[in-house]
Formats: sequence, structure tokens, C-alpha cells
Amino acid sequence: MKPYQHPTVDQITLTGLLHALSDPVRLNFVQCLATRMCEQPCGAIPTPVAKSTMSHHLRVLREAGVVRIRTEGTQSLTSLRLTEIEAKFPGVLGAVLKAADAEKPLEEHS
Amino acid sequence: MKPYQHPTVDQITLTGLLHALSDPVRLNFVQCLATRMCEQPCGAIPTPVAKSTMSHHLRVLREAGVVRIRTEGTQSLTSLRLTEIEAKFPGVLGAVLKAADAEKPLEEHS
DNA sequence: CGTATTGTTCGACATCCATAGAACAATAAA
DNA sequence: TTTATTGTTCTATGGATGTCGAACAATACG
Repeated sequence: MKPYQHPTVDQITLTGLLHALSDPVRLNFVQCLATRMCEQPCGAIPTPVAKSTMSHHLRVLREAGVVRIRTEGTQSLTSLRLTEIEAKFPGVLGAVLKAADAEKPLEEHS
Repeated sequence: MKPYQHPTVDQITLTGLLHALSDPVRLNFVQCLATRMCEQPCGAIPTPVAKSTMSHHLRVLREAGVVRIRTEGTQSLTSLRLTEIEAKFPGVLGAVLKAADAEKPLEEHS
């Protein structure tokens, strides 16, 4: 597959980050990513939307600098750029993730 | 004028909050509100958009629970619901405001 | 090679959204 | 009362967005 384009930390904007996290589907995906703390293929995370829709959301998250995606075989492994974002916007992503978990805890039994 | 409708703290959602803050014009307005720490009429804050557009943004912020607006004479005074939001989503708004100021400091000379 | 798995890309579509101007409403000031 | 100030509402518009199905691409597995 094609290699993915990722913005550098400098290119990440606060409003871009907030916008990427403001969609319920995306926020839920990021939340899953954060709790598992490791690379995940798209299919490993339960989503309520179609495959193509998820691909779109992943692209939004990637272009906003929220996630990093690399290819391995047929699946694309996604990881959260947590430390990078925390370095640029200290506390933001951490607080959002904590708030998301407080508002709607993930069911950790899949 | 009409009295304004404000959501209760329970009705404030995380995605709604993030979406409200994800627009540059709105984030800048909230940033001004935070640094001045007191009620402000709309006109007291410099904005790059038309009056009607600002009215729209204010409504978005109000309906998301970010600001509280009350009427006094001809002007509507807007205040940030900082403590309420911090109580519900600890750290989120604070970190966003700090990040906003680090990314684009306000010129405090008007 | 043929098939399955995993995502991406491409229309298409409905909706939301940021923007602005014009008209209006309500109060203040003269 | 007339005028000014302040902000809302209405309408319109161009662009972004979330959603999906179908077709496609690339690799893995028989």
C-alpha cells in the first residue's frame, strides 16, 4: 500500500486537534487506542459505522496528527501520538481522554 | 430581549464542548474571556467576522454550555462557565486555554 | 493460481456549518 | 420623540462533513 503522510508536531494545530476529537466515533476510537496502549489494526476496534466511513475517520485523525498509521501486510496498524501531542499541548489530550472515560467508560471485555 | 437558554452541567457533552472550541474564532473569543476573567459584552472583544456571524458563534458556545449570557440594557454580557466545566471535565478547558495561549498569545493592549 | 482478508478510493448524497447582509427588536441617549 | 447602540433573526450561499455502497488494490493463505 501507499505510505501515509503524517504531519510533524509543528504542523499540529490546537483547533485541528480539537476538531478531530469532537466526533463521537473518532473520540471513541482514540479512547480505545489509549486504553490498549499499543498499535491496533482498524478491525480490532468495534465501530458502529461502515468500513469506508472508518477509513475516512482514520484519515482525519492521521492528518490532524492524532494517530500514526503504518502498514504491515494487509492491515494498517494505528497508534496514538500521545507523547508528541502532550509535548506540544501539555495536558490537553490526557484530560480529554480522562473525561471521555468518565463520561462513557469502555467495555473492556471484547 | 429574550432570556437565553442554557444547558445544565449534566447536559454538557464532551464532544459538544470540543466542537465548540474547535473553531478558531470561537476559541479566540473564549481565550479573551478567560484572560479578562469577567463578563464582557460582545463588542468589547475584537473579532474578524461580521456581527451576525459572531452572534451565531455565541449561540454555539452558549448551547454547548461554554458560556453564560445575560442581558443588561442593550448589551448582552458573556461569561465563561469555567468552574462548572472544570467540575464536569477536570483539566480539559484549563489545558485547552493554556495551549491556546502558548500557541497564539493574545495582544493585551486594547 | 484462486480466494480471502484488510483497507483505500470513488462517487453520491444529505446535512451541517461558517459567513455575510438586510431587516428587525430593544434599550439608551439626545 | 428621534437617533444611536447593541445584538438577534432571517435568508442565502459556498464549502466542509459524515455516511454508505461499490469497485479497486495489496497482501496472505489455500
